[in-house]
This record gives sequence, C-alpha cells and structure tokens, in this order.
Amino acid sequence: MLIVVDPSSALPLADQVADCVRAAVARGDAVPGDRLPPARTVAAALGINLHTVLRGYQRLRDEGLVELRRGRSATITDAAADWPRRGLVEAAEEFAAAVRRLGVSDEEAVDTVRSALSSR
Amino acid sequence: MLIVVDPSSALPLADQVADCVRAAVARGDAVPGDRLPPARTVAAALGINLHTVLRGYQRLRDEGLVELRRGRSATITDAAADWPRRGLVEAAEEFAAAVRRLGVSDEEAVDTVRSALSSR
DNA sequence: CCAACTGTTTGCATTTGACTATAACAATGC
DNA sequence: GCATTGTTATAGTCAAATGCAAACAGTTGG
Repeated sequence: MLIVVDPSSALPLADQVADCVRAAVARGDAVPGDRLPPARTVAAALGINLHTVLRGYQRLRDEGLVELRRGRSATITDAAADWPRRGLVEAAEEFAAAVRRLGVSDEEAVDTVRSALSSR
Repeated sequence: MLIVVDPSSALPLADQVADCVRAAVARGDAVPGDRLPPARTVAAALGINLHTVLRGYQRLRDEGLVELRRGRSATITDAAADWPRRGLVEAAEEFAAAVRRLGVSDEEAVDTVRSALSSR
C-alpha cells in the first residue's frame, strides 16, 4: 500500500491520500479485508497532519470503500469489490455531460474516446 | 447572451461566469465577432463584484476564446469557432485517464460511454 | 485485567484562495 | 472632449484546508 502526496498540488492533501487508496483498490492492490496503515503512521511518514489523513480515510468511508473502527485502522469493505465499475460509470457520465454541454454528436464523441484510448 | 450564477454552488463565481459563455459558444449562441456584455453591467445585474466577472472573462481570454480590450468589452475570437472540438478532446482525454487508472478494458470503457450517452 | 494501539472529538492558530469594496489609471469609440 | 470599459492597486472579509495539541473511547494482544 503506497501512499504519496504532493504538497505543491492544487488538490487537497486529504483528497490525494484518498486517491492513492482508490488507485490501489482499482489495481487490485488492495482487496476486501485488507487494512490501511494507521493514520498516525501515514501522517508521520508523509510529514502531514493526523487530521488530514483521517479526513481522507473518512471520505473513503463515506464512499463505502473502507470501514473505520478505533483500534483497527481502516478495513477495505466487501463493497469495494465492484468499485472499479462504479468509478467507470461515474467517469463516463461526466464525459457524457461534457458531450451534451458541447453539443457534439454521439458518434463523434465515441470516436474521440477511441482516439484518446488508443493514443496511450 | 444569458449569464447566471448560483452563489450557493461550490464552483467559484468566476468559473460559473466563464462556463455560461463557453456554453453559449458551444450552442452557437455566440459566434466570432460577438461581444460579451461589459463586466460592470454583468456585475451589477448578478449582484457580484466587478473583479469576479473580469476574472471569469480573463480565464476565457487565457483559453483563447475571447479578446479583451479597454473600451470594447470582450469579443469572441475566430479561434472560438473550433472550441467545441477542443473541449471534446479534452474531456475524452480525462475519461481515458480514468479508464487507465481503473484498469478496465477499452471495450468496456466504450460500452459504458455509449450507455451513459444513450441514457440522456 | 492491563497496556499499547488507534480512531474520535475538541479547540485554536495559520495559511491560502475567493470574493468584496474603493479608487485611480489608460485605451477605445463617439 | 468625454463617457465607456478593461487594467491595476490596495485592503478587508470569509471559508476551507491544514497544522498543532490534548483528551477521550473502542480494540487488540499479552
């Protein structure tokens, strides 16, 4: 479980912490039942505040990705198993909203997505 | 040219102003050569500060969507003509980044986009 | 049972960004 | 010349993010 942050980024540190965990889940690097490192440990390792790490953890809890309990850190939930799909749907809906806002055709939108996907 | 803002939104007011103009361009409601209403007029009409409106206008200038000159407000540039395409490419790249981050297949990604597009 | 561990909560200080409020300044257009 | 309008400057308010410190309450393992 690798957690890194960039203090110079515009993205809040707590969000960066949460993003690292989400990425680990998406990669299958963290599976249901796994525990995240204690917040105090992460805070000390990254040189940031306990509150900041916990706020990131709590955001993950609000998403149903982890369960928080005193004395046992954060545990990846069973519901996290289908998290990649939920994330994909969310991203697709954001893209669809942009497509509608820009007023382009569905065909052109799909073509552009194919192009963006193949250029990686 | 309709510009509205929602003070209770989390999105900064300046961004909301810029979004309204982008949407007008996307709809073809604003074409190259058109002028935006003077910042002071918009500020008074919306009950917000002159600076806030101008910051939104300047953001549009940074994107090459409008040209700002004293005494003549903001003018939609010729470069704004292909703005919808640029926006589409940008949105598609964001989606592609999410797809890669989530580690799903290209086929599944395209299918999900189709689904999101058709549900509107 | 006890002690260490760990999330929870509280309170306050600091920093940063967004927004507001005025005011003066400098091109533009009539 | 003069009204219009973007530009710049200065300063104040406000909320969010972050940091610091301390006490509190389940959890775990010996």
